[in-house]
Amino acid sequence: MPATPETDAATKGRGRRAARASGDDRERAILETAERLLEERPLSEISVDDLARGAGISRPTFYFYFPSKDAVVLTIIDRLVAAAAGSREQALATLAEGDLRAGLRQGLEDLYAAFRARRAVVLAAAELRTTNEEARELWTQVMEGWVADVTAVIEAERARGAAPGGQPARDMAIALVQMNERVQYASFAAESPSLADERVIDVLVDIWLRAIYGSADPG
Amino acid sequence: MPATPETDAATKGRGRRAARASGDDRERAILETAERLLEERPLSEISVDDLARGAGISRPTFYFYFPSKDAVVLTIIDRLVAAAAGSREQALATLAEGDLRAGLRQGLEDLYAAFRARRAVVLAAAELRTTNEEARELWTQVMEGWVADVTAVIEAERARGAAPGGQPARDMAIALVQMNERVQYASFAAESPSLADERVIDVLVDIWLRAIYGSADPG
DNA sequence: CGAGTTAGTCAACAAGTTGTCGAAAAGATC
DNA sequence: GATCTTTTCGACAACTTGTTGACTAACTCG
Repeated sequence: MPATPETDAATKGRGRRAARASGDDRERAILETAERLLEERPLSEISVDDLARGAGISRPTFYFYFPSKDAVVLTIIDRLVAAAAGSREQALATLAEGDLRAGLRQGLEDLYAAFRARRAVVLAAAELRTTNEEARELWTQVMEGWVADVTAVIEAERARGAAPGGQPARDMAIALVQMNERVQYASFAAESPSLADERVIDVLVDIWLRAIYGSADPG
Repeated sequence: MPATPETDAATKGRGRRAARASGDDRERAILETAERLLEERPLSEISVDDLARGAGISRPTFYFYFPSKDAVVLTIIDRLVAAAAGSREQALATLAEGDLRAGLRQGLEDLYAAFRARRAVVLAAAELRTTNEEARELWTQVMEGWVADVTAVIEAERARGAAPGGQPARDMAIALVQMNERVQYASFAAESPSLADERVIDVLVDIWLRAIYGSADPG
């Protein structure tokens, strides 16, 4: 049973000091403003003042609700990650049913869809990761969870003789999961080069299957 | 003949306004200070003042030599990229000799070594990429160059019947090159999860070969 | 109801950053 | 040594972030 990211623990203490009353509205307004602004411009070009004004409060009042701009984004990321954890559960269930090819595709597809639906947040998360230790830790937990799952799958396939041996399963899992992260990010950001939206899953699934089941013999 | 990144054009106008005299020393001092400081802490925690003081000049004088902190880092990245272009030439030559397996491994190894030797710069480049358009463009050129090379190799192997068909060669190339970028970055940053230094090449080569030569049939 | 705690608000401040301007110092040139 | 160009930096303006202290609205319990 691989670990689920501890979104509860991570959330603790991120928001307002105490909580009650109509202040919930303000908190929500700040979060919504952040998401809205992130669709228009990168995190680095959004100031605390922008967030405060967007939520109809002054800057000092903002600090009553959140300790920093980063904390707002971290809260948003937490929620996205928690939502994505849902698709993971489902993918593992499908996988347990036996058809790995279909299960794998389904899993990657669901995850891609979940993140794609909130591109702006994913992009902000990547940006935050470069400067914010807490964001790095959160992402580490997410990645470790996926790597653990994939490692287990690869080992199971090898054990039942369906997949040939090769590099250590965990090493393969790390590279594959990181490939997905990078390819999907590039696609969200519409970098160049990047895979077209509707090609992403086909290409990733193909490489995964070949990496897991194929041999490395040039003809 | 795939494109080489235009490091010459990109460098233009990045440094000082005019150029001559002993000001070269100062310029070098700034660049060296930047590289030195980047080994100790991330780019976001280095100020123009740090750079100036490190080079023994005042902050306004810094602006005589470079228009911004970003410009300094961009110059450093330019040089690293130009150096890395060397290994690429060599890899293509080895590849042309025929033994793709060895050539591929050699190419990935050389590139990895070139970047690994200046981890701090690579990490700074990644950080800068999230906020600086020019850095993104520079990296785009580098990536497009590699993708073009790899696409050509895959197509050649398919044409001579050594590799089976599958996803479009360019799509495969994009995913593989982006995988390498991400895996290597994680290793440099000692993220968790990440591949241990001495495992990186083995794992990447294995996945590349399976992706290029393998089929996607689960047993 | 009314004194007291609590939640919510913000003007004003402190400290840090970036980038610019204009005047002065240092060097080269004739 | 008068003149032009390069180099240098003190002082300033603009913009951040985060804090403090005082003020208001509301609730609460005797």
